[in-house]
Amino acid sequence: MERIFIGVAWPYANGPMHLGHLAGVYLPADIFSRFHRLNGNEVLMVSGSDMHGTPITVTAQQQNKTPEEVALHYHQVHSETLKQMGIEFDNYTNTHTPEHADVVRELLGILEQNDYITTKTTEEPYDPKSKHFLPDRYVEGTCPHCQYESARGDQCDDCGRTLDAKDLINPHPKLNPDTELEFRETEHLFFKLSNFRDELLAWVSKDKEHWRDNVGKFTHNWLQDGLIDRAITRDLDWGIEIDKEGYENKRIYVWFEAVMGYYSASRSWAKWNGEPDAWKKWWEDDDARHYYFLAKDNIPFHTIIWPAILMGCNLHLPYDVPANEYLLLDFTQFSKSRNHAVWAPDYLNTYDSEALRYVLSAVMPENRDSNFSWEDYVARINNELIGNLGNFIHRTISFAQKNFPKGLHADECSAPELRDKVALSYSQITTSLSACKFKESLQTLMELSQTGNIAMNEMAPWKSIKEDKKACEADLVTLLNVCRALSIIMNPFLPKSSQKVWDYLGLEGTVEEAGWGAVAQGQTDFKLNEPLPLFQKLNLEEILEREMPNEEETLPDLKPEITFEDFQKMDIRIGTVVGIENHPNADKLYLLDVDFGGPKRRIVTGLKEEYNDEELMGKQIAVIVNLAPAKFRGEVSEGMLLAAEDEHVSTANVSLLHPDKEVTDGSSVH
RNA sequence: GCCGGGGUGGCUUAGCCUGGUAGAGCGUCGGACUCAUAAUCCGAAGGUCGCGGGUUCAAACCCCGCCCCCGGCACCA
Repeated sequence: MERIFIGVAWPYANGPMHLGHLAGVYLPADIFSRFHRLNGNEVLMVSGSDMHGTPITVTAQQQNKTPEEVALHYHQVHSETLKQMGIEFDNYTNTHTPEHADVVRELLGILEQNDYITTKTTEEPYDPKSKHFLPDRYVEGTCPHCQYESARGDQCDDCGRTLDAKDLINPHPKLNPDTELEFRETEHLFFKLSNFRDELLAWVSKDKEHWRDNVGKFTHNWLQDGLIDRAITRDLDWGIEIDKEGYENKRIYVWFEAVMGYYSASRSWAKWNGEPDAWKKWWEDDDARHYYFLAKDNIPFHTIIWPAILMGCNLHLPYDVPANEYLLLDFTQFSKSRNHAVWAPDYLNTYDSEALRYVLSAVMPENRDSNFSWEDYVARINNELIGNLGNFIHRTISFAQKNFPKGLHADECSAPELRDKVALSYSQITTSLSACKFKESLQTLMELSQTGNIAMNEMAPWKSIKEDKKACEADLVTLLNVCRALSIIMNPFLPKSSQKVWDYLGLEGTVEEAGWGAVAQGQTDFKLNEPLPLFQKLNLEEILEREMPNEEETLPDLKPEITFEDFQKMDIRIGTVVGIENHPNADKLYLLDVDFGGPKRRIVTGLKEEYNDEELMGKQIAVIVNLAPAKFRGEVSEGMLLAAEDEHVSTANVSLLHPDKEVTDGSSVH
């Protein structure tokens, strides 16, 4: 028996999950945990909703709610999605619980004791009007190096130097430019991440052959670049409070606190189950193996930051971090702002969770980005899940049940080669599932089912039933044993269907009770129940009609209404492009000279990927000419040209506004 | 420009670390069967493995150079 801890990345409670989250993170974790549980190993699988952080406060403001309301709402949504998908945790909690907060403060205390925490007092920009400390990038002022007037607090766009907001001459809040900016002293806690560099390097370099390539490379690169100590507190209201004098108005930074959820969730699981020490079996037993399931954007948090914290607290380090790449939707990334997504709650309102589990397992982005499309979804359900697997099970059980309603018996297996195939598939899948190779496991499963179909065609029980009923019965028992094996093997992928098959086969109890090892045992007797088809055929046209129109009731991201006076402030003119240069210091930027009927303006613009010189030269375009000049990597832009951006396509999506008929240069637009 | 990933039959892809006749599924074409959700099974056509060079008896795989695509960053206000 092994002890397996499974930590699953915490979904952010700021919007529903989409299919990419399920395919890349939650489904593989669930398959893995079901496999190990079935195999008799002791599994603890935890996750929860990540409730803190600035984006949630922004959403709350927009919706006129409190951050807590927003976070709790999406926590509910996530919980429901996971439940409907059949993804089972020992503890699915969230980071806004007293238990989590206590554990975070406890770990912080340990790190402090071990001298991994420092304080640093700095003078930070403070906006007296909004009564908030400001992030550096929300501060503007004059660059001390090049005198550029609109340098940001973190970096000067003109000379490219990184800055501190304090260096700026005449700094002011970007959002309240008329307000005088103050610098107030504020103290923050820092985690000495840099202390762990050598230890981390040693750790990731030793016995990590089982890690996926991309995970190892990513991590090594990060470590090569060096680690900096990072602030773990911020001046904010929403988040975990710090038990320390002077920190009443500060909260713990999410990046530091959310990963601790793996540990706190383990402890609260034990507590809520009435066995307060049960978590220790996973966290204090050296032989326990810790797996973390997540997507590639989360790698550094789980291979560097979290391990550093764990080292600092003397806790168990990860054994494997099988991070996935991204699942794309029609070859483009899922995007919340563009509403380019299939949202899990929407999907589950209309379609079957098991069908989705199958398809997402088949296209899981294990080694590279992979693609989801409705066409592929329908094809895989109809051809593979139903045509191959569902059909084999259904034709076998229904034929046997109809012809032998009182039961079947055979003393020995009528086709040893088929029994051997079962054994081989079983051992292959055991190996590949242990190694987190889920796609491969599913393929082997489907091969076995196909082998069943082939065998049944050769045995042709519909013939032998008329000629040699005894032989027919023996063949059917052999085939039913393949179904029985499939029922067990498919359990991690399709738990609900797995149990249905088990029941149709008239077997006792549950698949979970029988266990993974039960595949090896054949049965000589079956008393079947009348089966129903396991999955429903889908119609592509219907689905496309429902899923593709994607029409919005209202314009998405509609900005607040403005008055006509507001509009009149803009001076938009038509001009002709008379000169084009490449920006000397930026790949994507052009320097355009635009003629407005005599006067010329220099415009810096990022059209390089959309238009070449020839297409632009001589073209009439619309330009806002009274926009305050701005510098882009050292070049002044005296206006902004107007262009449409098509957010529904991935490439070549910018289109210049161009007058329908030729007009005199300098004509105004209203 | 920098960092990472990728480019394999019409489509989706496995293989690449650990060189040795390029596999699968879908689609297409022909056939068989009829227990099964017009399901299944057999057979066929279809690939200069992005381009060029190198190492090797042998390269999809290792090395060098280049091209293209995706993502992140610099940043496109």
